[in-house]
Amino acid sequence: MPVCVLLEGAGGAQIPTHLTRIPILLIKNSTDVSNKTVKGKVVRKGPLVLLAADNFILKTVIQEEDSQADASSINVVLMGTLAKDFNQAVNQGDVVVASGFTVGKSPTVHKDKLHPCNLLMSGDNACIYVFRLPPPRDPTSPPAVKRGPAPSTEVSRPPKTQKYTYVGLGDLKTGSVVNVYGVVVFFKQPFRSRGTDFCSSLKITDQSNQKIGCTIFCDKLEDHPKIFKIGDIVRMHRVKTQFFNDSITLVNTFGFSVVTFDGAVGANVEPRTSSLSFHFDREDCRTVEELRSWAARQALIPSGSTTPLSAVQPKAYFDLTCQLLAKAPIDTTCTLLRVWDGTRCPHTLLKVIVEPNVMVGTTSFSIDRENLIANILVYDNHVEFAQQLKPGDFLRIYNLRAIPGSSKVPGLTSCQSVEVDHLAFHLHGGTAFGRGIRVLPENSPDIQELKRTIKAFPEDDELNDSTLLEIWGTPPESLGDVTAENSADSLRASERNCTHDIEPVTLSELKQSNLGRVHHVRAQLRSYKPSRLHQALKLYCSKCTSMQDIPDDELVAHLFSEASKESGPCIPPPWLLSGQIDAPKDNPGSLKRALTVHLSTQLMSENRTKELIFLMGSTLEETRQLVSGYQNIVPVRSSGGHLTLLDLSAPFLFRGRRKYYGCRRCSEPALRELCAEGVELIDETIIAKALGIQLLQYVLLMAFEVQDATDTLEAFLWRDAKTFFGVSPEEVAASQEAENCIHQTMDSLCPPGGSTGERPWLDLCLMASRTEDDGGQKQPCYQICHTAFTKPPSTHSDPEPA
DNA sequence: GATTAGGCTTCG
Repeated sequence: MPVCVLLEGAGGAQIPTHLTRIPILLIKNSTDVSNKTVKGKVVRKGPLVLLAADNFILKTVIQEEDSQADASSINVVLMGTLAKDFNQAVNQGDVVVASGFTVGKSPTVHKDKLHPCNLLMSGDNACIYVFRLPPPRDPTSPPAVKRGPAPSTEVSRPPKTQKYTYVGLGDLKTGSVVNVYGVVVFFKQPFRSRGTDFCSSLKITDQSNQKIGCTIFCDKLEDHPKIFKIGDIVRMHRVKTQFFNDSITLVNTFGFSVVTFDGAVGANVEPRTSSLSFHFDREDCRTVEELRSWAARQALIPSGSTTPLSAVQPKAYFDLTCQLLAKAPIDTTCTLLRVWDGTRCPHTLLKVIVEPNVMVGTTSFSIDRENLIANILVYDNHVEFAQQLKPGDFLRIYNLRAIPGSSKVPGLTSCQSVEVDHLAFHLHGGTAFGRGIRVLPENSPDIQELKRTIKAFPEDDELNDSTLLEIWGTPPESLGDVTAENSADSLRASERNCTHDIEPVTLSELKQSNLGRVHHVRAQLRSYKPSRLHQALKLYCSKCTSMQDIPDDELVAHLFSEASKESGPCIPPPWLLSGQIDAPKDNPGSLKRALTVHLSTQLMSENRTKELIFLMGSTLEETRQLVSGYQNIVPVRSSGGHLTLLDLSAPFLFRGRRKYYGCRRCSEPALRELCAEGVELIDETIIAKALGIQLLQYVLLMAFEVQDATDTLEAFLWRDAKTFFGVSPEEVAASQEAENCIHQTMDSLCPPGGSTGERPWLDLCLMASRTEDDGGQKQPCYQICHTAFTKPPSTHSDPEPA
């Protein structure tokens, strides 16, 4: 929501009626502030601070009128575009109403003696309403007085002319410029015209029952009406009437602006617009509500306008509200969108096989998840729009077609083309019947519902099985007869803690079973990879699902030494203060050396100087030694006169014995101020976020070659490595003790030099899935899950399993 | 102050 400027004289009723005001004095941390507002005068307006590209923060203090108590003044922290809009539209002295905020602890209460809480405003729900008296009438002034640079601002107009008049759709005359309200009965999402603009086409109606076609040309997509469904209500300013094909049509003209509202009776009257601020008063609210109830009586809004995947009928056209999980270009005229809505289509859905390297987003999903995913092929003009979409986006796809038994599909494998009983989803080229795609905002009611449905499904594994296979190539061939060794008694060394109620099978049976499910086996460890434990520790990016080795110390030490050589003049950002500390000495006789450190002014003012330092010019060893004195050390360097982070091959953060790395592919590193207000513990997540770093996770990845009397197979231990060893990969990376624990476990499972007969038996839960190797060949992949190592009792022995 | 489109399925 933008900052809304409300004109005095229209009463206080312009603020949505479901919101109620709460006195500032009554605000506590525990207060339920949903649907609450606070009202006060802006007594201090801080500067607009740029945190990152297009991410702003602004602090302001508002004071409840008629109250002088300190605690009736409260700090308000505005984030993102709201901060930017506030900066432009609000002046000190203005009276504002805030809604959609959360309450936090004010970290500055001891300093400023204001209210012990602060209000945090970010996201789509946060909104600031500004009250301002209409300016005195001045006939020479232009019809719209603009505040700030936003071209579509229409804040205040002279008292007589500021009141917009709206022409009913039954009273339109040709050759005039008018303002209108209407209920949308048909619409097309903006599409590229043959000229310079995008074109939106819609038809609206009102109580006159006239249906009026409207055409909107704008070069910016955000200036087009934000229509999500039939029944939405639009308010358009400055459209001209034209006569075409025996009827009046409306086309936008200079100064055009449009605001759209949800058409559902009882829904919030929340304007959808890109305008920074706009006129909206009690009368507008009433007009919207009247149109809503009139439309409801006319049954203009089709019920269930979108169809869930579970209700899709073959051959039908339908609108789908869904979430994008992944996408892949097929060719220049076709893009694949992989979506779900949390419901399962009763028909077999088309499978489209694409190269994993062209897939954007997750490349493979669990079988359970795969069964819920619809593959949508979008063609021609929609490909351009599909390119803008990001996995995770919530979409509405209009006029999608479910085609049964389509046999000619790009990327389809031959075995599938003969399958007739499946549904393909096509978004054909063109815009007929409103065909198109729209990204819906996360706070829209339909998306809230979708999210609830989706939440019922467990998260999918983040690492796909292909990655596991890539790391060690193809699983080994069967290693022949091992029955002789299996006759010896052995110890039991692991137990399953899963809830699957299934009988154990032999490895040979397992290999013949269906993929995509779990199996229980009893087997011995024949060998494992990698033999050197530190090679099993990897860094994993949950965003791009890539895995990499941990850079070795020599490389990192080199990066530190290179960084320390660049010691030219350097300007730290204004939120840092610089100082010097003694470098730890290598040996008692060595010379004293000073290191430059930078501290956040905010943390200094809060006396939290030990919590985070930016350290310059130190060696890797010195940095390691300094971790005892500081909770967080971020190594920095001077580069071109500016302070920057080191190359991401080096840890970006030292935190005790733990080092943290960032993903080179997914990070956008920059030295930015950390917002530590109200943050009790500054940890790696907070620091990574502030620095634009996609934090890499430590993982342990091992391949176990297991065997029983019937066969051998290779199973990966990855996701459940912590369950298996009882220590987390992060601990292993930081502590010798944790590393030893894993050594001991492996030694007891696979004693060096010992015969197979001495090896304990493992009760394993294995997940079998299918994946593809580089050549596109299907490969089974087995993962050890829900299994914990249990130290076998040294004197007890178990009989061979049946 | 030009131009675009002017609903009306479907190659895949």
